[in-house]
Order: sequence, then C-alpha cells, then structure tokens
Amino acid sequence: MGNPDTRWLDDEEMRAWEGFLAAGALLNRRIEQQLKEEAGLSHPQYEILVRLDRAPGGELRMTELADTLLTSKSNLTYQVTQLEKSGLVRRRSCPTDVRGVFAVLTGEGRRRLEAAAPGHVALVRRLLIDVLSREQLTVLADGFGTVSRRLRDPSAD
Amino acid sequence: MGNPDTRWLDDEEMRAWEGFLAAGALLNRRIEQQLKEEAGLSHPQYEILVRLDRAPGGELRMTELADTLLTSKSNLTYQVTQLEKSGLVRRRSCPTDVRGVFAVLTGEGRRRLEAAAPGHVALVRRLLIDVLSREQLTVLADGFGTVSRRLRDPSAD
DNA sequence: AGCGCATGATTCGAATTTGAACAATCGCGT
DNA sequence: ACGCGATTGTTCAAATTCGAATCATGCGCT
Repeated sequence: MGNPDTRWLDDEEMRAWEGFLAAGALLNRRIEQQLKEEAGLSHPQYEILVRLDRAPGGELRMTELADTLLTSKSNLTYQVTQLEKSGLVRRRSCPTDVRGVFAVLTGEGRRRLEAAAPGHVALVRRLLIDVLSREQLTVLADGFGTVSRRLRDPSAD
Repeated sequence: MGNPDTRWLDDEEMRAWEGFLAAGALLNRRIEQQLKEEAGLSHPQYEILVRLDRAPGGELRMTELADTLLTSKSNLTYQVTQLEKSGLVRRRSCPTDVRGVFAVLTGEGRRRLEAAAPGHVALVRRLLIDVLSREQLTVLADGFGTVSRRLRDPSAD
C-alpha cells in the first residue's frame, strides 16, 4: 500500500485548491456561454482562432496547434473540421512534408475573432482580472507560471 | 456595437490569465489520469464521493450535490448512475418529498474513496500546493475565494 | 538503396457532457 | 381546497472529448 500517513491539506491549502477548482469551473461556464451567444463560438474554438491569429501567416501545423492548446490531436482534428465547415479556418497541406497539415485562419475567421475578442476580454476582466489587485495578479502569474512549467517538464514528474 | 476601445490585457494580466488556463488544463489531465489508473475513478466521480463523504449520513440530495459540484443536473444523473453500477453509491428516495432523491455513499464507496484519497492528495500537493510558497497559497486562496464568491452571486453579474 | 523506428494526422467507437423538454410533485396565495 | 408557477429529477438527442488503432510518410543508419 501507499504511505500510511498522508499529509492532508490544511485549511489554507484546501481553500486554495478548492477555490482554484471552483473558479475554473465557474469561469469556464460563463465564458463558454457568453462566447456562444455573442459570437457563436465555443471556448476551444475561440482559443484556436487566437493561436492562429498570433502565428506568423495566420497558420500553424496541427500538432503545434494541439501542443499550444494543450489538447489531444484527435480533438483538434474535430474542432478544426468544425471551424472549416463554418469557413473560419481552412486546411493547407504542408509543401515540405506530405503528412503535414496547416490550419489557416481565413479572412472571415479573423473578422469573427475580432468581433468576439472585445466582449471576451471584457468578461475575463470583469470576472477575474479586475477583481484582483495588481499584487495578487503578479503572484498568480508567477505561481501559475511555475506550476505550468513544471507540468510540461517531464523532470517535474 | 461594443465599446470601440477595448481595454486589452497587458503582459502581466495575460500571463496570469493564460497561466491560469494552462495550469488548469495540465493539472486536470494529470489528475484524471492518475485517478483513473490508481483507483478506477474519473475526477468528477471522485469529487462526488468526496462531497457525499463530507455530508452528514454520507448522503445528499441530487440538486444539492449538483450545486456544490458546479455541474448540471443531467450530468449528475449520469454520473450517479455510473457510480451506482459500480456499487459505490446508491439512490434512496426522499421520505418527505416524493420527487426528491438522495445519493448515498455505500460502504464500498467509502472504501474506494479512502483508497483513492492519499494518492490524489499527494499528487495535488506535488503538482500545485508544494510548488507554491505559503504566501502564494494565501493569495491564491483569497483571490479565488473572492472570484468564486462573485461568480456565484448574481449581483456580481 | 533499404530497414526500422519515430512522426503527423485522421478515423473509429465509446464515454462523457450539454441543454432542452418532460413528467411529477410541491407549496404558496387566495 | 384549489390553481399555478416553481422545483426535482430524469430522459433524450446532439455535440464534444478521449484514446487506441491506423495509415502514410519522414528520417537516421548501415
């Protein structure tokens, strides 16, 4: 069996962990809902458009996109197909590697993103960013930075 | 149309927001995976068992359970059915309200939870809690406490 | 050139999640 | 006691997500 005496979470630690989970669930729900009704996009879809918009040429390889989105490749295939049906993204096969596929942001995709972004940012601001002080923001950014870095890194296993 | 000049997120704000999303995604992935292979439970299922275990008598009304879990009622119906098939939870109809249903933690459910908890807590500790300083934890707990409270409260709309 | 393993992306089926619609019942106000 | 809007939990179909398997290709090595 495992270690007989577990180091349970104390009150503060529990508060942090459950607060994190709760905030995540609630934030996601609101964001999903707002994005859907104001721009007709799911949060995952919005994130895809954002990554593509940032990328040079407005395009990224499927795998690269999946990596930055922290999602599975099969899921990305599905979402990109949906976005393609909506005309917001198109696929382009990679010239130097027959296996490779680029997801490319279309003009309409960019327009849709630009239409969605202000409302989305305003919501994130209202629900999270503006609720916290600058000091809190810094601490969170640092903390999550560390956590994310360790999670990506196999050594932190 | 919306406000023409949006207050975009500055670097620090972006770092906090994206760090939050990334940490959430990565943490969830790991937790899901570990819980599945070490205890045969999904994270949602584990959370259900935890809430029931905390509740007096090891039972809660479906709606109440759904509320604390921040999930939809239909989803809870599904999960409880799954847990019932596994023998970890059973349903009991409410004596004072014919419509009402209690989800009750079974002996086997409690055993399974007790078997899963140490590993789960250890993982949360290793990936999140122990990575942060006590000060960071406090800020996180306070910040997300506020955020969650506002998200639940319709006035914070 | 040819072998063999790693990669890139999709496909497939199963599991989960969602939201709307439903049926039954409650309980408040008259 | 009655009417009726609110509540409780489930059902249903559709959308999403997951992971294993697949298929085709790239690349290093001999």
